[in-house]
Amino acid sequence: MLDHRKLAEKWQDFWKKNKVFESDPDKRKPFYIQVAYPYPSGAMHIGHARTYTVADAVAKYHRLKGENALMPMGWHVSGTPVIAAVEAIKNKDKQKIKMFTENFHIPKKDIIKLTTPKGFVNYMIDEAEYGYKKGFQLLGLGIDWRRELTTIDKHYQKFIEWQYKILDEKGYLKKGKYPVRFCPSDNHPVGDHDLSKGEGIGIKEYTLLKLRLKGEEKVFIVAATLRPETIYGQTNVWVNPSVTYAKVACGSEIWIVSKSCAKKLAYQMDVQEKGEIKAKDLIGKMVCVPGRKDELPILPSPFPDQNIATGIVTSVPSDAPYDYIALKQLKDNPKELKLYGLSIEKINPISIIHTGRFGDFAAKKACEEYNIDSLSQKEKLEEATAAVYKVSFHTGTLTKDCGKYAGLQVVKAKEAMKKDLLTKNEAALFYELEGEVVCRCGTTCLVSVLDDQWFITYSNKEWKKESKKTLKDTKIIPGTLRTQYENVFDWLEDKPCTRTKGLGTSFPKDKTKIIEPLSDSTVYMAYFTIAHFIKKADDDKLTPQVFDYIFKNKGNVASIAKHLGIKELELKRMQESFQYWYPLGLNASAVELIPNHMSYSIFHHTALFPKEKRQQGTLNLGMVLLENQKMSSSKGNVILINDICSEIGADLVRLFLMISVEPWEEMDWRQGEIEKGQKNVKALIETLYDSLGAKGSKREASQDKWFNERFQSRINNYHRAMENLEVRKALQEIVFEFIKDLRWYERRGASKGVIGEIAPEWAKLIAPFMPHIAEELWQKAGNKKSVFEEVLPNKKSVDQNVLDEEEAVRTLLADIAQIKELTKIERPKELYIYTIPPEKRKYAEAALFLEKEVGAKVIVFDMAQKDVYDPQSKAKKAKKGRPAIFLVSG
RNA sequence: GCGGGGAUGCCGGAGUGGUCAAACGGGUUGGGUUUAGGCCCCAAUGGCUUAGUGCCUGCGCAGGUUCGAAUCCUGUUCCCCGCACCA
Repeated sequence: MLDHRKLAEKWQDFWKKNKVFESDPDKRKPFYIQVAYPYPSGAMHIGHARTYTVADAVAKYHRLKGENALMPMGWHVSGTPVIAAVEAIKNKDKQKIKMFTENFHIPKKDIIKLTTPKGFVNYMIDEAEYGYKKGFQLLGLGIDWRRELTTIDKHYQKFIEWQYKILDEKGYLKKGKYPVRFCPSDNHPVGDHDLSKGEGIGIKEYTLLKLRLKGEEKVFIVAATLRPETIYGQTNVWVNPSVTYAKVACGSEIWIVSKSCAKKLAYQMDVQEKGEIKAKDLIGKMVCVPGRKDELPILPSPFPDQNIATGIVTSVPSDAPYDYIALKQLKDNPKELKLYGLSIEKINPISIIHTGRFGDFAAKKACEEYNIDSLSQKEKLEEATAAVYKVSFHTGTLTKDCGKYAGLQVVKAKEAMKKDLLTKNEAALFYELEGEVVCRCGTTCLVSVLDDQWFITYSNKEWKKESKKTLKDTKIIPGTLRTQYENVFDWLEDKPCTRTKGLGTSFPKDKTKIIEPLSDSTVYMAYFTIAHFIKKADDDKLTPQVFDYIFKNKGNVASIAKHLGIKELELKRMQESFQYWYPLGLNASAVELIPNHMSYSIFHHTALFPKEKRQQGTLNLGMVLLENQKMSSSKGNVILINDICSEIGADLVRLFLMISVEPWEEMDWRQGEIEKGQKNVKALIETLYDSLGAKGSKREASQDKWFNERFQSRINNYHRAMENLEVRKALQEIVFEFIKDLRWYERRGASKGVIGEIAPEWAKLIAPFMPHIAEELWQKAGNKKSVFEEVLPNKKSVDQNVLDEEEAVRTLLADIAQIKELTKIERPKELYIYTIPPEKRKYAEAALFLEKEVGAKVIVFDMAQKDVYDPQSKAKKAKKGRPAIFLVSG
């Protein structure tokens, strides 16, 4: 038995010594594949492994097709996770330390090495037994390690700075406001990992309508709405009579909002609290409404919640169920009306939106449908509100009473009206969390608006248009995902690209900020083409001119080389290297990265490089489930690469990661099935391995011809599948299908020599997937060079007749079995076969085999013969490819 | 809510207008081999029918297009992924 583990080590050493996977420009066609470099903060499991293994197999396949394949690897350490982990370890966070020692198998004595960011990063990359680098090596990935880098290497950072300089020159960077979740106690934005409660809770945007109090120049009642498109339907304003509101100064204006709103507002704009005012003092007063001539009264209702938005609601009884019911309830309450001296019988809903299902007075209709007649039916009111919103947002159009917006669809009117109100300074934006969010420090979070946030303007029309062109020329694998890419490209807006903390490159236009992690990993593939050369240069001297020369062929080589202090030849070599390897052949990453990393890559390549130097394809990989469950290292349901490799060997791990579903599909790793699958594959390999010595002794029986032809047809199918990266299909051909062929061949009487001839060819085919076994078979067959310096057997036409003849024997056998079953003849004594004349030869040839299989004496006639023994007149049933059969019981 | 993908036998999954629905893997049942077990090999695995045949049913649900639909269209239910600063 072959020891798969020893095999792996042996050949990995061989490859390293012989630099098999170090790729330099030469005469061959280049194939450059890049997999998104990993964030090395934990142990590597089969889910991570899949992405890299598939990419590796694709690279190796191209190499074996005679191309020059390149797969470099680096480490993405930008962002906050390293810092957070280091902090936690320094603070002796027991849970975190336990995670590192138990789940990631880091020896306790090494924990001390994880207490600085640099130490953490270095340890995780180079020392961690269960880390990615070790995992890549265990799996036998063909990585060109000379090009290794991390995203905090000085040289790399210079490249990022160059990239941002170009983006800036193109006008693709802009500064602006941006709402973020914020912890007031830490005085810092919070991400999901900073929270103890409220992960994934988003930010809602309210439009604040500034309604000037009649008789006052600068005092505004500030009502909040999620539906700015309904302003033409306003009939009044609601305040909660039991509440005391706050007065805040906003510039020269005084705004009236709830007290809790005043506090939140301070994080979003420049305001100061300036006293308070009782709701009772507002009720009955009139406000002036932007865009309208008439004035509206302030009315009391118990429903406005002072903890939501401004605590003041603008009333649109035509389209808001709450407002409709509140108005109805107030009308039916003469006591309350008398108390404030109000007369409101003239106030009625104004039709402003034609909705589909709910007609022109959606709130009324909805309240009837949901049986609502009181503000106390809160749940139903929420339901009705949601239903009305859904219907009117998608199907509604504004009525003729909506001024210049009349006839517009709600979808469009909403944004237009909001924008107009904001430009006229009649409204402001206010952000509120969708639910409760609590920071790890225990403080309740709120929304803050940053005003020095930098953005990459993916909304830029020209850039978007050009990027869409690039996308059109990019091969998307699988093709079904193209629509998703197209939608993402349409939907991409300006993306905040700076952060206040974390590892990474400083943002050139504001050195106090760090470039956000996803934004420093967009075109690094280009950098890899020169990474090993540029390491030799002094990082201080890596000015933008250097990169302009390498990537854009700008400037004077001699003077740039002199400035850099390297030979002109070396600098030229970098440029040639980029020219040779680019465009990027395939960018590979997980499917869920399509909305960011994969799309950004296309945008940035478009911004930086000319059409012919962008990227040719994307490979989008599906996720891995374990026994139909999401893997989670903290919950312990993971399979770590080290464990599974030492259990079944790297080659089998690789095989099972690729043979069960296509790369882009979701994969379910089932330990039970894998254990069972192993034995067949191992047996196949043993058979091939054993036959190697018998190589050379040829035999030409019909089954031998069949086996050879069959193998060739497997090769053809394999190539056909691999052309579309249907890795699973290709593997099924040369593994499971091939096993089946081999079984039949053995049943039929196999020649070891024939198998021995095929084995080295098979080794080449399997090499991309099971490289160690392949190399073992290949070199055991007497070859001295690596199998990866070979070229795969080609497609060739197969002799269909040979295949058909064997198929006929198979069918015959099945027919006999069926007849045996039906006639209950368990042990037939004689088997007569009547063929049509031209087919007698092939059945006669198989007679010995049939005798062995059926256990009866076999007599083959051709039906036209004179001396046919045919007591039951079966012979006349003989057809082409289907001889007649007569069984005689024993 | 928005965008993308999906629903096929006991299970995982092939199959994208007809010629074969269920390849391939697994499970179950029966048989062979074996001292026995395992490995291995063979067969069966929706229903009826038959000396190796033929038919019916069937691809989430309901309609439609077509001579013909798992496949195309419409509606519907359910499931999965992503939704932005998070790597």
